[in-house]
Amino acid sequence: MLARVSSTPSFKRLPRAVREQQMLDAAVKVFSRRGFHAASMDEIAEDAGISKPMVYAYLGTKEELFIACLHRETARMMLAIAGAAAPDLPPDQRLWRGLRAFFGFVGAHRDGWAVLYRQARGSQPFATELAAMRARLVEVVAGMLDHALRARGREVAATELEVVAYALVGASESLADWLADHPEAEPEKTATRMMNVAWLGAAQLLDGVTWRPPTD
Amino acid sequence: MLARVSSTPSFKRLPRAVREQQMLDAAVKVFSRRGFHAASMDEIAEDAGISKPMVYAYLGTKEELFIACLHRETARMMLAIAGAAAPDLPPDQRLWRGLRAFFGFVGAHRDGWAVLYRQARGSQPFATELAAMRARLVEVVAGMLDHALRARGREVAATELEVVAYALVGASESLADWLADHPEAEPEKTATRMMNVAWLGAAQLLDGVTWRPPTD
DNA sequence: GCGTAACCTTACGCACGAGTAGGTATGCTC
DNA sequence: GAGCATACCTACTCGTGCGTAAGGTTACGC
Repeated sequence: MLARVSSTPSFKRLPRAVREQQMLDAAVKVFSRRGFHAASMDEIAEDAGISKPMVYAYLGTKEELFIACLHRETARMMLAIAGAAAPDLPPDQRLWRGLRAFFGFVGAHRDGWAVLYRQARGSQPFATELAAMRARLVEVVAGMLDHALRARGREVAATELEVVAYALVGASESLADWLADHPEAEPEKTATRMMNVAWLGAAQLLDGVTWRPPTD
Repeated sequence: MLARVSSTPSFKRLPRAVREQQMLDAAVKVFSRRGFHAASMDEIAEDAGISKPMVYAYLGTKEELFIACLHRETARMMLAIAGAAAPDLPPDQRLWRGLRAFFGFVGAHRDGWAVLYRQARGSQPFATELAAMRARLVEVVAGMLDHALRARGREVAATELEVVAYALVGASESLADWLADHPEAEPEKTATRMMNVAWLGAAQLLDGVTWRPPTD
């Protein structure tokens, strides 16, 4: 019935682990281009050079596939950052290294980052996934601030620190979006700019300088 | 054929303008709860107390409906902010008033904001809409910084300013997300925190203090 | 060489939800 | 109180794309 002429033995049989990576690569690419909803499993399969049922066999549902993408990418990113920011450096050095690694990663995976994370923010099932990873980041940053504070003999409520850390992380994510949209921009420069906004403010806070609302 | 018993004359006939607002209210609510894709026109119609064809007749396609929601909400927000930040105040006052208005608005429309904007970031057609409004905000902030700089006899490249402004706006949006997720948090306090991060950093920048990367 | 298991395919079922066709009631104007 | 416009309804069509059933094909052990 099928006219599969053996003139095309082009289909190599590959071990599962390899195929899974290919599929994830394709999935990230397609999800990025189209967004979660508009991406079709058929297109992902085709892009991976494989047929749809294989995707289901290996990575499961469309949702599960997306989560698998998220996990792989976040793991890679966390690794890149963690490897850069050694815990024994002074706070500004840690922040700088961490930011540089972060923006470097985003710069190197622009398309992957851009829509994958923007996408994940939107729909319920993924939002929680993403929130978890963001929480880890916030905790790290807050811990860093706390450490720096104690070294100066000062102390601040945990919530307060968390919010500041959240703002820093948020600003970084926004600049990451900006970076992903501006192919000509250099990651290193972006990291420097971020330091200019973040560190100058944070350093003041660490020294006890605060801004108080006027009693207008 | 239809057993519409006249025992329920409950359906008031209402003028178009009123119904449109009801529909938009319902749409914002449902889009927020479910996200753009998962939201069904049927549910929106039901929530608005009307039937589906009416929605199509008045507000058009699902996409057009969502954009209408976006427009209404952004217009409201811009109005709230513009009304608060008079252009003749000193920069920190303007920033403070603007931020307070912004977080006040988000606090009062938590569900509306949260998923509407998070959603809009994700999918192509809306991303541009949202980017346009964000651009307006960034421009305002950048203009503010520029104004403050000139007053001090200094000057900085436009791109540089834009990036700083972008970071500030981004941090604000993130804190807005945080606020939307924490029902107990007070908008005013959040605005103060944002000032502490943003203004202390920006003020330094305005004074020419900058952070430079180490030559590691 | 030959079975068996893993790899891989084509081709379909099926649900879900956007958008529409066509008809009914209600208020407003003269 | 006839007529017209506008508000409003029920009940469909139809595309799209997820997920699967059932069957080929290659590698590898013995």
